Amino acid sequence: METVEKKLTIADVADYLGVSKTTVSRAISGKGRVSEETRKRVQQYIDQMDYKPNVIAKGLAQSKTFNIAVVIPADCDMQELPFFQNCMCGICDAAAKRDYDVLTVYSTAGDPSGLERIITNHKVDGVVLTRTLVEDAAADYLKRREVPVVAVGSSADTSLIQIDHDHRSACQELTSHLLKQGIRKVGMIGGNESHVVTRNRFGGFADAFRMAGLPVDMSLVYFGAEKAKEIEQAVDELLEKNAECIVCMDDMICNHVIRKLRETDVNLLNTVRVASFYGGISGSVLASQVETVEFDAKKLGFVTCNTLLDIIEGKQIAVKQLLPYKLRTIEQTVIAG
Amino acid sequence: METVEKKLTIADVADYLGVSKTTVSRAISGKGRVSEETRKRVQQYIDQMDYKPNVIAKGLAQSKTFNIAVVIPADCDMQELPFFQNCMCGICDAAAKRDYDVLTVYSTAGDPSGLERIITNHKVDGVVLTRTLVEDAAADYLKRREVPVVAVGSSADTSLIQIDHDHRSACQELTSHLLKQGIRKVGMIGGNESHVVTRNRFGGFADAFRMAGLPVDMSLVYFGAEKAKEIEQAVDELLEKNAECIVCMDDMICNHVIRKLRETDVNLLNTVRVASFYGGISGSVLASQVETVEFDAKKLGFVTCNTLLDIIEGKQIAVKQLLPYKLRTIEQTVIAG
DNA sequence: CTGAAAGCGCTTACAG
DNA sequence: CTGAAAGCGCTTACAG
Repeated sequence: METVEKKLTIADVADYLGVSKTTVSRAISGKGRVSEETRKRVQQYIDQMDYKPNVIAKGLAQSKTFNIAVVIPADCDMQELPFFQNCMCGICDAAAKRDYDVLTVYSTAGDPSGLERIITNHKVDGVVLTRTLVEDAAADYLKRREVPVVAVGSSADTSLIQIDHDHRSACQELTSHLLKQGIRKVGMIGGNESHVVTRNRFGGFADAFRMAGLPVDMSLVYFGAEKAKEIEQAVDELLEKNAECIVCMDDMICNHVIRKLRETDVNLLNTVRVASFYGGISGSVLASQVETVEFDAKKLGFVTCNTLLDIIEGKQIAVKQLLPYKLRTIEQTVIAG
Repeated sequence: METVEKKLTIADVADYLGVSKTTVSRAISGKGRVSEETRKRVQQYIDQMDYKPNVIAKGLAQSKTFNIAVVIPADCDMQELPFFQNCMCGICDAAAKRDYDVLTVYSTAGDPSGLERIITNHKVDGVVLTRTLVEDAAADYLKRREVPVVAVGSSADTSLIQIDHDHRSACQELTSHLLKQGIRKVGMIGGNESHVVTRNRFGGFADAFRMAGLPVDMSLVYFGAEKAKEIEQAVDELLEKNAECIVCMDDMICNHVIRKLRETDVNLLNTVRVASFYGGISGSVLASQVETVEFDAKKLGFVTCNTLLDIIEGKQIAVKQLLPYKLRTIEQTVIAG
């Protein structure tokens, strides 16, 4: 166990090997020609000495930081936490693999000041936005500053590079699966209708009916269910209308629906089927009777981060990417994508 | 709205004002003498031009990064998430106020490789550990590398600087409150007995009895309740022994206890009192019939971060700090600390 | 293939 | 109070 001596620098390495710093730098970075023999000598020595270049100095010379920022909403609620957490894990993984680090910024909707500090302080090379709003102050600011940005999820702002799961296909497959089993009275409860994700999911829901040659019964479709009251109300009405199944647009809605069904009648869960989207909550939370489409938030973060790094490093990338999902039916599991 | 020109540097400022970079640097940092007049001219110009020093360059010159790392357990479960999230928010707040940024590292118990990368890459000036284990590889590594560290929570490792809430006093007050109301058969369900926090809480529990001149009935005390099964088992036994109250050592235990009581008999919650520790879950989740001691995780993060920065900047600090808590009884709220 | 030198944008002894 | 110069640890034209 060595004691911590003063750090080795590139100059020390050069001195020891009797070459110039230039050569050592080139041998390490792989840029510029260096004889194979010299490269080996350098490599061997730095391995042996466990020399690590000072990334800060490297960054200064290249006007880079090898850091990215991730903006997390400070006001996200418990239901969403696992999603952001998993997403964050994926981002950190991807970053570490390419020797970047992740700087976390919490920000509330209206106030991009935390982000501004980081940008003006030259602390990062790019930013991933984990939640984009319709009028996104953060996104606008970054655009103006010409900072590379990638957003997680779907935003209406098409100028923003964004990565998301294929919610539309997912909802279509889930719904088709139900229709194939002869279920016809399919209810749906969704959140804010102006959210892009809500629209995409409903689009998939409608697609499934269209593909089956059936009409969508809009009287069984509820939007704007953002609070317990509204969801319970919707469930009550759906029960009255004898819905055979309720498709929930997110984890929170699903939890409320299940609770409401249980409270109304313990056996209801055996007669009314529930299907839902599952964003990251540990599986055990959802009842085993629920059919789900599962999204891998960690993977989403991973892909998002890699896309951002590609942009930073000047590689060309697609403006919009869709990730696969997993359909988990009650009888079996089908991988789709 | 200005377009993004090439960044202003200290040399530009010096040139424009007809002084040296040295002077500008001093005027900004406040170190070294500068005439009041010069200082004002500099200040005014950089305000007007919105000049921000390049923190990276400053860092290189001072061998600092103005970043800290926060290590978050990658394997934490849903119950703990709000705690870490709130803690993280507090840390970021405190850091931003002092112009530091926060770099997030996810790490699993055995594997400190993510942390090592960051340290060897010279990316941070210090580290806050949000969960310390008995044999903590991360803590050991940092100690060996002589990196400033502060831990959130109580660790058995007394050489580690740590910040925590005063769990012992909190549990004592909570328990005393119950005893004062004439309750005698007080059950307690706690997690892993080897955890310092569990011991502290039990210590407070016992303190309350001692202060009241009463004996602790150890047959009503359960440790090691880490899974649903064990907790339910404990509840069953406590009901059999006619416990009048159940003190839960954490949110997860409390949730299971409440669920179990409800399942056993819907009215049980009115006869058996439940008291618990509340670490960050949104209040509505816990039943209103539960007496709680509440801890402010965000504040904990805030204080922890400030302590770390004090260390980094060479200020002297206390090795162990205890933060206050809030006792929330069913009838009223008492601030304590 | 290799190196001397300038530069990234700041700080800080040292000498006025 | 102020400035010229060296330095933080790397990279990269430019010239051999």
